[in-house]
Amino acid sequence: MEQTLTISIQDYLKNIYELTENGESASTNALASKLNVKPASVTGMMQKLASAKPALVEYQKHQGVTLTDDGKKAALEVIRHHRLLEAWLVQTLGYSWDEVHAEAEKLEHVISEDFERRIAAAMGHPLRDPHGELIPTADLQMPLDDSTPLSSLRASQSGIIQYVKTADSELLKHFETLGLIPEAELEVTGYSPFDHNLTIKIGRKSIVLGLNITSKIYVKES
Amino acid sequence: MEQTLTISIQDYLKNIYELTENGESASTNALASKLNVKPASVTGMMQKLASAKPALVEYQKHQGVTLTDDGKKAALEVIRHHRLLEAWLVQTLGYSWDEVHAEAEKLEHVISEDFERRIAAAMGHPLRDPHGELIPTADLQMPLDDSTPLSSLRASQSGIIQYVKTADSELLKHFETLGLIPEAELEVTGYSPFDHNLTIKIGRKSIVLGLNITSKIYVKES
DNA sequence: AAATAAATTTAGTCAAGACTAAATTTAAAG
DNA sequence: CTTTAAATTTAGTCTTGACTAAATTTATTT
Ligand SMILES: [Mn+2]
Ligand SMILES: [Mn+2]
Ligand SMILES: [Mn+2]
Ligand SMILES: [Mn+2]
Repeated sequence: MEQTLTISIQDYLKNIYELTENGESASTNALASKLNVKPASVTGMMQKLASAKPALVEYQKHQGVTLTDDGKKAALEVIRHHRLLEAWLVQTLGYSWDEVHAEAEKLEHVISEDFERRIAAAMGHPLRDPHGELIPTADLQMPLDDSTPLSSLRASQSGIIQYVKTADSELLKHFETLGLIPEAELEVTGYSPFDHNLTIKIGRKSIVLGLNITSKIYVKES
Repeated sequence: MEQTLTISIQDYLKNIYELTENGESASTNALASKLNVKPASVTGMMQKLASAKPALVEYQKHQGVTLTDDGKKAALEVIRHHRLLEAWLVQTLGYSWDEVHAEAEKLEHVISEDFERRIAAAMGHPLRDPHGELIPTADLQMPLDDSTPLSSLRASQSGIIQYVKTADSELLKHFETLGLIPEAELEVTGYSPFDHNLTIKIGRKSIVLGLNITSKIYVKES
C-alpha cells in the first residue's frame, strides 16, 4: 500500500476526490473533461485503479467511480501537498494567489514527506491555503467545512468568505479587485430569481454577481 | 528549440555534461552506469538525441557522445535548477548538505523559470551551492573553475577547499565531521606514492586521506 | 414501445523509455 | 595476424498512459 503512485494516477485520484466531495460518484465524462483527457482513457484508468491491490476506486460500468479508503488517503496526500505548497509559495516567494496554482500542480507530485513536514512546520502548520481552502491534516483527515456557496444566500443574509474555489487566474484577479477574498464580510441585498444574480454589499460597495461567480465563493453565514 | 524536454532527456543531458566536463566524450557504458540504465538503453537514447531537431548531442557509433550547443544549454539549465534548489533548501528549510541532493534531483525538472528567478533573487543570486559547486549563471554560462583536485597537491602545498564533488550522503557526513567543507584551509604534509594517500593538516588536526576522497575535494592552491 | 441522443465502454494503435538476448565492432594479447 | 575479451549496437519485447473509431448501454422523446 506504500508504493509510489504515478503522477497520472495521483491526478486521477485528486480529481475524483473533488468530484465526489458532494457525496455523488464521479462520471467518466466529468473526469475526462476535468483531466483534459478523452473518456475512453478514463475508462481504462478506472478499470486499472479498481483492480489494483489494494483497490483505489470503487467502479461499476456506467455508474461512475468513488474512492476507496486507500484511494481517499492517496488523494488527500496530494491535496495536502498542493495546498501547503501554495501557502508556502505565497509566503516565502511572494507569489500572488493567481500565480501559485500551476506551480503547485507540478510540485505536488515530487516533494518528499520530509519536505512536506518542513514547509508545514516553517509556516506553523497552517489550516488553509491562500484561497482559503482547508488543508488536510498531517494524518490525512479533511477538516470539517462549515461553509456554503454564496449562491445559496438570499437577501438580508450576510456572511464571511471562507474560500474561493477556482484555479482560473483571471477570475482570481477579478475576485481580488472586488475584495472577494477570505475573511471579507458581505451582505446579500438582492436576489434575481431568473438569472440567479445576487446583489451584495461588500465594504462600502454594492455589486451584482452571476451564478458563475457566486457558486465559487464559499461563505460562513453570520 | 524551446520545447520542454522530458525528465529522462534532461537527466541524460545533465549526466553527459558531467562526463564531458574534462573535454573527453562520454562513453555508452559510463553513461549507463551513471544513469542506472542498461547500455542498450543509452544507445537508443543517443540515437534519438542525435537526430532530434535541433540535435542535442554529437554522436558516432562506438565513439561516445558530446553535447551540441543546444544540448549544453539544456544541461546547464537543469544544473542551475539543481544547485539553486540545493542552496534554497539549505537556506530556507534547514536541510543539511547531505540531505538536499535527492530532493533537488526531483524538483529540478518541474520548477518554472519564474520559480528559478524567484529563489535566485531571494538568495541574492548565489554563486555556489551548499557543496561549493559553481552555479551556472542566469544566461547559462558556467563560471570558470580555478580549482584542482586535492589529489594533485603534494607535500608543502596548501589550499582552500572550493567544493566537494559527491552526492553520497554518508561521504558528505564524513567530510563534515573532518571539517572538509568549502572555505576550509588545509596543507598537505605528506604523500605516499604507492597508495596515493595524502596526509593533510586541517585546523589543528592531521589526517590521512585516500585517493577516493582526495579526488573528490577541489581546492584552490594558495 | 420504438427511435434517437448522449454517455460509456471496447478494441486496436501509438509513443516513450525501459529491458533482454543476440550480433557486431573495437581493443588487447598472444 | 588471429584469438579473445570487452564495449557497443541491433532487434525485438514490455509497460504506461494516451488516442481514435466502433460498439454498446442508458436516458430521453415521440
Ligand atoms: Mn497535478
Ligand atoms: Mn488553492
Ligand atoms: Mn534528475
Ligand atoms: Mn550540489
